[in-house]
Amino acid sequence: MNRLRFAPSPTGALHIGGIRTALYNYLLARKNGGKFILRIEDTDQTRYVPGAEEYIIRSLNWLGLTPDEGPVQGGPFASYKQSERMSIYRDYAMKLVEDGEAYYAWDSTEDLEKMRQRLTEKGVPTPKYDASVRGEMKNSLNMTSEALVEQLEQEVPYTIRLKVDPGQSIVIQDKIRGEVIFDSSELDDKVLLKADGYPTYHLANVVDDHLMEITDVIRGEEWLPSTAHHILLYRAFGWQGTMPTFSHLPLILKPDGHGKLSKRDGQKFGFPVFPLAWPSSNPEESIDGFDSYGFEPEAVINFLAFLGWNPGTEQEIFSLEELINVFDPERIHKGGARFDYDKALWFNQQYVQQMSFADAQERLTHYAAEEGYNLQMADLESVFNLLKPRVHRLIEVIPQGYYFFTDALVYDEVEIGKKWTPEIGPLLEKIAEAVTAVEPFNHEAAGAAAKEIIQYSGIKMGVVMPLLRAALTGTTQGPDVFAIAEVLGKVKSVNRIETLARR
RNA sequence: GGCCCCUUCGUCUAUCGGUUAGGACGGCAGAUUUUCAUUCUGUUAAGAGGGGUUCGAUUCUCCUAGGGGCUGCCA
Repeated sequence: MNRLRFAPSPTGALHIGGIRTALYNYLLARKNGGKFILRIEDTDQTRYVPGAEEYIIRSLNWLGLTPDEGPVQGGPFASYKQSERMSIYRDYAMKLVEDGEAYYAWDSTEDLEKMRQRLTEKGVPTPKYDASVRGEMKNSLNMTSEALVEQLEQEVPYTIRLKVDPGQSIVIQDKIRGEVIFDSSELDDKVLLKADGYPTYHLANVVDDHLMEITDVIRGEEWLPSTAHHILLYRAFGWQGTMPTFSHLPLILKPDGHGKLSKRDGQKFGFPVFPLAWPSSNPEESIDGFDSYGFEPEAVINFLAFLGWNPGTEQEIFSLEELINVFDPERIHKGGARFDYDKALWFNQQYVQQMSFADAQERLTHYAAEEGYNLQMADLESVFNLLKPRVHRLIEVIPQGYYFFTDALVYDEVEIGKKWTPEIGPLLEKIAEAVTAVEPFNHEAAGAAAKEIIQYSGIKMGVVMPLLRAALTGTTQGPDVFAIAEVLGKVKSVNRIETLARR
């Protein structure tokens, strides 16, 4: 049975790149009857953002990617928060030191700065803390055991660094990219344990993946370079026999193709990059999400699944269940994919068209209330059915059909002015009169009655119809005029026609 | 700069040596619609460049170019 984890850092809202990573992990776990695990990698005190962990959990739930094990569900390998596993990492780091695979270091930020500068001046292409310089630094490798004991007794905070032996080649078998080879001479002696006692990503991630019996690591491409370090760690611990497989996902790029999509791009390009909105007391810091834009979670999933992957058939609409069946990690693309908001809208439209009123009712009610509209004024189901084919997002139904929820029409004066002539007023009166006589009142009958009057008047259909529409809705575009009239009801329709006629 | 990854229509992608290089989004045109939207039909548009390998390369390989990632006591 395979075990996959999604391991975000609670440093803020999770953007869709992270969501896609979670999705692929989820899909592969479900496909093979395995487990999907959420692990919170909160090892950076300085970047911790309150509420971020809860946000991640809510986002996954909204999308239907509920973990089998995690901070909420618990599980056999709890805790699933790295900040609650501190002693574990320390113990493993110490084990590495004892085995000679790692060492203590007391270099200050300034020391490191100076070292890098010195190497740069010497023309070293990649200045780094490695075998070539560690002999000159303040670390336990350069101390007698007596000096080390003495240093340790002073309790000066230290880091623990991985001792990377140069000259070995490290082969990564990536499921997406094939063999990727690094030379350990290019690698630095990575910090494993920070001076504040927290582990770095590299240590915590490898230790937890091992302890939690993770079988497959699916993560973003930004991790590919450091995978070499991770493999060295597996070797140092003697865990190479149970090392997980690695799959490094292509990145999601900005719409203009320059760089990976970042959190601020939503603001910049005018579309959501987060699953859920992140409200803030300061409106300028509030950010929108696919939810607040009115997207269906199923559509977001579907869209994201296709960013860098496809089933090889021409079917594009897949439920989460269907994706589980058809998902094949071997079909993941290698190149980065640009975020295309139009395509996202199209996916969402497909889902909206499939919605029943029962699916939509609660949210429509909510949207209408937010706009301050009176839901008693119209039959919401009729409004939904009338407007559904015209929208990409459910949230558009309310503003598009605003005239069903208020009598305060906003007239499109420009268009009305263009068509208006003195004969129009009396004609509208006549139409109102004819429509009043229609019984039962429905769009066919009302339409027939009105059209008869118009034809008899000799005024062009193309002039009267837009004005009739304006009378009912204020606007000159929208669904069939008489279909609107039917939903509005006879009394209100007649009233509105007379109102415009007598202006 | 160094290391690594990537490269098919504007965008997402199919093709696993032989195809009129297919689909979707977008765009354009037409039909439907009294309007707008929807829907339908049609259409537009691609293998970065150059060497190899091969009877034959989009497909394998090399070089170049371009893009991206990493290069922190961040993840």
